Amino acid sequence: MFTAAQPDSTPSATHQIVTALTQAIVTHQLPPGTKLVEQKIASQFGVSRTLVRQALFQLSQHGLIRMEPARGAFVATPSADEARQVFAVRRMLEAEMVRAFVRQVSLAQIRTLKTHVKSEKAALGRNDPSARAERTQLLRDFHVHMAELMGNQVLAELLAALISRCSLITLMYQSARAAEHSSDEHVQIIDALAAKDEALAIRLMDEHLQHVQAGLDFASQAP
Amino acid sequence: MFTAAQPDSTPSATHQIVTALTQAIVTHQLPPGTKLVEQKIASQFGVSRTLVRQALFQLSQHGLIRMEPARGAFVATPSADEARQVFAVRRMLEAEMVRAFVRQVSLAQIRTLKTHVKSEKAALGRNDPSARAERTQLLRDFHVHMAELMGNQVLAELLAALISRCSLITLMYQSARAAEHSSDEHVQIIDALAAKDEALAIRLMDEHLQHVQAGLDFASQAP
DNA sequence: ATTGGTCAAAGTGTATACACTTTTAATAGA
DNA sequence: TCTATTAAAAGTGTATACACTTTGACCAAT
Repeated sequence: MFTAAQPDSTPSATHQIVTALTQAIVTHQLPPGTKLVEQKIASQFGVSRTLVRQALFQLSQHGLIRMEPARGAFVATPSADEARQVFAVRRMLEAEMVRAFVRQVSLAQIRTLKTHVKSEKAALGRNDPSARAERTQLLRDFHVHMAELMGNQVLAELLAALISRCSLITLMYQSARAAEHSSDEHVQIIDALAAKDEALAIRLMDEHLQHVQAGLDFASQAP
Repeated sequence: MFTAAQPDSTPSATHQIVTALTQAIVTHQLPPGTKLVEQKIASQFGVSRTLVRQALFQLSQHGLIRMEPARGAFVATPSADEARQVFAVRRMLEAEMVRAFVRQVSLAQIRTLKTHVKSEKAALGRNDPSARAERTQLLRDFHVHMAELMGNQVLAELLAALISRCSLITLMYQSARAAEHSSDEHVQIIDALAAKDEALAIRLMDEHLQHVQAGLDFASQAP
């Protein structure tokens, strides 16, 4: 875990709550539809409702929860249509990210990504509940790290939020264990990047995301 | 003003404050660096600090203001590097949006966009302060409308936030009146879309955004 | 004149209070 | 037994209170 002093990132109580809840949501510790009662969360974190509300607000902006006036906050239950939109945006963004990445790729970057995939492989072996959470995070961070390696923090943050949303969707609609060989696909993408093969890299990334999306079964849930 | 019952958009007090402050920021009514004192804003809107804080939080997430712990909120003063990042993300997203748009373009959509550009032209004539605000909004909405016409609300919202951020940057670093012929470029883009010329449309959109960015003079501001 | 220090004013961060809404449960009537 | 009514409980939305931090001004000492 990186706790190294980042310039702007707030390690505030609110931020901690956001992180914890995000984690809980994308790992289905809090399944879609779950009501999030402010006071309960507040007690759990040992703070007042004020901070919890700030966190919930933030999460609703990320599309991970939905807030109904006077009724409360619920873990989001994205419709099939919303899922389509989110994935479409993600594929747009990542296609162009890969394009830009190839054009400025360095050996150091490739090495960093390869190291990351090693962590993925390591976490892939185990299957305890905490490993599943870690895995989700690692698979996301592969994409986020690409953005960071390009020196684009704005992109990194946007992607992180977007991918969290995808994770929620994935777990919600997963027909099987879905994105099993994601890690293998990451390896292929790295190879294409290293070879500076723009077209191939873009194609592989797009297919990768299509695979993630294809693992979903929108018929299984009623809107 | 539209108060028509929109399905999800919150017409809450908080949301109104966000909208008003966004408008004020992107039109330089509140210039970069301005301190935003919570109590003053609260009085101005006739609410308590609670709601203002929620709004400020939201704005900080959009990158329009920066909140310093215990010091307060300030209108953001994006560095040249951050500006580069924001514009890069925007260009990525819009390039792919245009690509997807061409592949499903209909006559009705083209007509809608043409109507929009007419509004742009109308607002371009006048130069009163309120017209400047309207113009900024219209130029942004051209892009947002494309997303909406594709039926992708997620993309539309993301883009709206991103473009607001670009507007702040544009106005902050504008060397001259910068994006003067934006509206003309919009017309060209529409023509390419109507002709279903994917490559041309993408190129025009990218050049359009490059022009917006090129109007900036990063040397004029010390970071 | 300039630096350093102290103190009040202003402002932020969090908790709490309270009004209003929704939910739940219980009771009465058919 | 089932439905309708209504009162209590739970929960949300906003305002206020209060502690702590920063800011700014004044004064003393060099």
